Amino acid sequence: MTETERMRAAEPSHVLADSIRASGLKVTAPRLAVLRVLDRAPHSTAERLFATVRSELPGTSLQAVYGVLAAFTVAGIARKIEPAGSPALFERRVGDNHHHIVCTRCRAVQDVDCAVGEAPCLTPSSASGFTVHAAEVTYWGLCPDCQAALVP
Amino acid sequence: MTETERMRAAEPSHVLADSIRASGLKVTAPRLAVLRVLDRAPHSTAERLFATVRSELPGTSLQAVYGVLAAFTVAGIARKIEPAGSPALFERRVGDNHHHIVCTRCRAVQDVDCAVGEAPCLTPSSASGFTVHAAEVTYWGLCPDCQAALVP
DNA sequence: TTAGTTGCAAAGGCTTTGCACGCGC
DNA sequence: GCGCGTGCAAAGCCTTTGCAACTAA
Repeated sequence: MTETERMRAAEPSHVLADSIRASGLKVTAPRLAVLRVLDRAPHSTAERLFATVRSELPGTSLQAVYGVLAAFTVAGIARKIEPAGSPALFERRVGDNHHHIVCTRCRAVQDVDCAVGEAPCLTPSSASGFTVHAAEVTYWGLCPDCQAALVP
Repeated sequence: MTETERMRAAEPSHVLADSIRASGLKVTAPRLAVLRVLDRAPHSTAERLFATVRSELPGTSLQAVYGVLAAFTVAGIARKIEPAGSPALFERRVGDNHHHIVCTRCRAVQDVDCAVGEAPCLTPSSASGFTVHAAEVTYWGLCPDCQAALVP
């Protein structure tokens, strides 16, 4: 996986603005700020994003962040992840169907490529009349740090 | 799959009691009631279980139901399902690794056998240092009723 | 202009917690 | 009798909602 891509500098504002505009949303300062922060820190909670956004744009409220995230999610430029037992996390949508692995101890989250080739999960062996539109896979385990911490 | 097993009459109390005892928990009236109701109505919310339990055992409190369910979950005789955006559901644990399909419209939940043979999900293509202990697959779609309701 | 957004405040749903009484073992 | 479970009440967390002021297009 391209480390360079991962370490890329933050996207310039006009690119972010274009993403927002392209999805049919108005470009506002809070939206730019949220998208920028989300770009730098994926898998963040609303509260966490709010903290950082507020430091860049002091007037912003937590509810505004929730509103922005909801709009992004509907518009398809962000994705909401809701691991059982944790507050919701958000990430910029990458289009690919990847899943997530959650550390049961520290709640760290990491992207995981789909185990099987395409969208394997989309064809459950027996859907008994249901129409399947999406499949979501969550892996549970221990991150490297917590593994180390538990074997002292 | 054995339809007969699925249509079996409710398990007699002493069998339920044995399940509870076998898992190292004390047998109490609320626990028996919750387990019995859970047996008859899987994929129920705490609130829903509470309603039915209360009708059989009027003194029971909602918090007690939550307590019982938490104990069952830890003891391994019940399983907690937390579909994003819905209250938690509970089911008696069947040991097999099956997953769930959730109707995005009416929130109905149904069991689905694992798409792949064994525990496919347990070997994500790249766990990057994580130790995977469990995998949870949630399918999203429309149940037969809601499909019909949307094509009038 | 005008529809879409934000700020502020408050409420809401679901779940957990604290403490005293009571019951299973 | 001992200790786990329960009832009751209250708080907690995360999130959504309502309404007025504002601003991007």
